[in-house]
Amino acid sequence: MAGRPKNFDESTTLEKAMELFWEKGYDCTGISDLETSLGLGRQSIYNTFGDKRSLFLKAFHHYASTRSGAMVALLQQPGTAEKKIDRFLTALINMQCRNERTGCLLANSVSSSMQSDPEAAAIVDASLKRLHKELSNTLVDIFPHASERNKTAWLLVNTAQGLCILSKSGQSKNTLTGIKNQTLTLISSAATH
Amino acid sequence: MAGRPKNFDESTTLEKAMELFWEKGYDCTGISDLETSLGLGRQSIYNTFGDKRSLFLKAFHHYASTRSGAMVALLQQPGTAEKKIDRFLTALINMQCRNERTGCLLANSVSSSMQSDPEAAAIVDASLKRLHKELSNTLVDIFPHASERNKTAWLLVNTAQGLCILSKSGQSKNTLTGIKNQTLTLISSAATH
DNA sequence: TTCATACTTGACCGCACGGTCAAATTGATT
DNA sequence: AATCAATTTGACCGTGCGGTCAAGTATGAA
Repeated sequence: MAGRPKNFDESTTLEKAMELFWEKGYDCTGISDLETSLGLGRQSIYNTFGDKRSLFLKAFHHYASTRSGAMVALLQQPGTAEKKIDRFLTALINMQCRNERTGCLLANSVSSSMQSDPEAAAIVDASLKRLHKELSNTLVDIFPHASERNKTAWLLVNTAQGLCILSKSGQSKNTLTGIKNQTLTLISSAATH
Repeated sequence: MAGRPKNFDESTTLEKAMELFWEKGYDCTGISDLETSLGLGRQSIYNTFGDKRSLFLKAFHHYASTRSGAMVALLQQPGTAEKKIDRFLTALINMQCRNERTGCLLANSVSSSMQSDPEAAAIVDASLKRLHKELSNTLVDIFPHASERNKTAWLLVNTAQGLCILSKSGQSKNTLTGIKNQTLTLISSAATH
C-alpha cells in the first residue's frame, strides 16, 4: 500500500498557497509562482491538490474557515453589541493595514475570472451569509425589530466589504477608522435602548 | 501631411473598450477580444491607443469622467441632502443590477494587476476623493460640524464601494436596497436638524 | 497625376502559461 | 534484502498571450 511519503505538510502548504492567491489574485498567480512559494515541484502540487482551480478552491475554503472565521468569532466574545462590532471592524482594519493591502480574498475573487465559477461563488455567498447571520445575532439587543436588524446586519457586511476595497485603494488607516467610528455612532444613536 | 483617414470613431471605440474592460477585467481582456469588440484590426488599436495598458488607462479615464461623473452629478441636483443621497445610491444600485453584475470599474481594478500601476491608482484615488468631496458638500446642511461631515462622507463612499462588491457577489436588489434605506435611516436620525 | 502620409491587413515572433509524461528516487512492507 | 507504491524531478507540449513587422491600400496635398 504505502509508498514514499510526502516530505511536506499539506496544510501548511495550503496556507502558503492561500496567501499567494490572496496577495496576487487568481489570474496573476502562475504555477511557477506556486512552485517557488510552496517550495514544491510542479508534479507534487498536481498530485496533492489537482489543477490550479482545485487548489484555489481549497485555498478559498481555507480562507473562509480561518480568516473569515476568525472575524466572525470576534462577534461571539462577550460585551455589548457596540463593543463587539467595534472589535470586529477594528480587527478588520488592522488586518487590512498590516503588510501589503491585500484586501479580502472573497472580495478580490468576485473581480477575477473566478467570478463566473459556481463553486467559488458559493463559497463567497456562504461566507457573506454566515457573517450576516452572526452580525444579526449580535444586533439582537439593540434592534429588536427583525427587519431593522436584518437590514443593519447587511449594512455592516457592506461596510466590511467597502473597507477592504478602500484599503486596497490605499486610503489611510485614519480614514478607515473614521468610517468605523462614524458607523458605530450612527448605529448607536439609532438603536432602540 | 494628411494620409488615409481612420474609418472609425475614436471616442465610440474607446467607449466599447471601456465596457469590455469593465465586464471582463483588465487581466482577462485579450487583444483578440478587443479586436472583436471594437471591430478593428490589431494594428489600428496599437496605432490609435498605444499598448494594452495605455488603452486601459484611457478607458479608465473615460469611465471616471462619464459613469463616475454622472453619479457625482446626481448629488448636484436640487433637493434635501437625504433626497440627493437617496438618488445617488438608488442610481448606483440600478446601474449595478442592470445587465450583468459588472461592479464598479474602479473597485474592480484595485483587484487586478493594475493595482500596482501608479497611474491607475491615481485615477482611482482622484475619483474617490472627488466623490467624497461632493458627498461632503451634500451633507453640509445636516452635518454642520466638519469632522462629522467628513467622516460621514467617507462612510458613504465606503457604502457605495461595498454595494458594488455585494452586487458582484450576486446579492439581490432587495438586499442592496435595504442597505441603502437603512443607511439613510441611520443618517437621518443622527443628523443635526 | 504624382507623391507623401497615414491607416489597414494578416502573418509572424518570443514568451509564459497550465498541464502532462516518464524516469529516477524514496521509504514502508514483507 | 527484495519488492512495491507513491513522491519527486525535470524535461516537454500545445496554446494563447502581448506586441511587432512589412506589405498593401486609401486619401489629401502639390
